[in-house]
Amino acid sequence: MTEVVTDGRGDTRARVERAALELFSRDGYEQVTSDEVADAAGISRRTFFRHFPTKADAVWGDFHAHVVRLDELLTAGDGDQHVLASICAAYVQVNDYAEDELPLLRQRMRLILTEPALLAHSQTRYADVDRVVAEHVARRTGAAAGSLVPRLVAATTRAAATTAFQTWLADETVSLAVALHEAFDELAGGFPALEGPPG
Amino acid sequence: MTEVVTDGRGDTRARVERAALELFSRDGYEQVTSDEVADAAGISRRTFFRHFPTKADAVWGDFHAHVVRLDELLTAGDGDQHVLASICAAYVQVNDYAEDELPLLRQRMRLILTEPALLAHSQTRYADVDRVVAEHVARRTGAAAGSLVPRLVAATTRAAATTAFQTWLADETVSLAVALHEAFDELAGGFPALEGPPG
DNA sequence: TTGCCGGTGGCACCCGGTGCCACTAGCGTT
DNA sequence: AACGCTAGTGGCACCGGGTGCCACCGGCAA
Repeated sequence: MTEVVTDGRGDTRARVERAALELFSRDGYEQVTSDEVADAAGISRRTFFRHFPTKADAVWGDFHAHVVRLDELLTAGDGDQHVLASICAAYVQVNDYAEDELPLLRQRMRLILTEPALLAHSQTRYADVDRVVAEHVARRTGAAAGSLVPRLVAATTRAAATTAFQTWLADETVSLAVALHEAFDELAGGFPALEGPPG
Repeated sequence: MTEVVTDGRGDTRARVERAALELFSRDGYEQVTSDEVADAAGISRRTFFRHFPTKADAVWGDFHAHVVRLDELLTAGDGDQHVLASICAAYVQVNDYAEDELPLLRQRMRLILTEPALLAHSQTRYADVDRVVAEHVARRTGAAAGSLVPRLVAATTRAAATTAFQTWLADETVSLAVALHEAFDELAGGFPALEGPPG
């Protein structure tokens, strides 16, 4: 059933991912079993877990490629730029999606930031991002990658990026790039918005 | 077996927690089954899951009380203080442990920050912290708690606190309070350490 | 045809977590 | 003493995520 005969061109992987995104968005992550996702994609449960190590990973697309690209952007970046600016620029470029990819991205990010289990899982994926950013800061400052400042910059910039994604999700009008810049500007400036907006 | 007759004074809950901490530290979180923890504490697996909703929760002690205390400290805090300073002070006070509690705290935090599954789970617990801090910032600034700045401040200060815990774990000589202040100072000052320590 | 190999499916199993029921220990009531 | 209530417990069966193992099928080279 579900016409497995179709396609052949598109990887099964992409098909599974779409099915997962659709079902999770419709019924909630916890309510959908891996069996159901596999069925919807026309494969067996066992095969599902060959393509994705975890039910949660079906949502993430090729995230590893993003991390690699972020790393490349950071190492190749302008050395005269402020460190935070270079990180912001890299985040913006990695998240520079074409217009027609945005709906998928929204669906993806809404799940990740909304579903508790996926939010928890995200920590696992973001650990790679933090490592890459911390190493960049370490190169730029001469500090050890495991010391306070590189770790701190990596952790806080990722927090800023995540927050930017949240506001982007909540407000359709702002672009992702703008949201990222707003967040990074606050961060780099020591949170000027906290200096009493009334007087 | 295992002399269940003993105690009666100490909650079983505390006994289970100690057993969990010990076994997880010794053999690794994933290697220890909930059955083994229950056995070591002299209770059944079923009862274990009545005391802790999750295997991971056995590590967290009475974390909810900490969140409540953080909330109280924030709402009762000095209104003239800089917002970031008030958050820093609250974090420091909540984490003001007696000398003899530090080994337990180290064990706890090392597990949480080291074991991938526990790190992922921590996101779930820290969500409460973020909410409390965001509401504090919202009160102080007049912004909506769901808007950019409160969210951003909550997320980045928590990232700073977590980073402080990491450096505290790695270096026995620095106190937790000092580590927290260092991290918050960098954050509040827009990362002065990034302004080229060489020249 | 033979042999190899990557992708697949089925099966049994482990483990975390839950619903249900039965049991016990207390404790106040009559 | 018998009753009933309640809190804490243990056992059991079940679900769902994840894995190891084996068997199968397809393509492809020798």
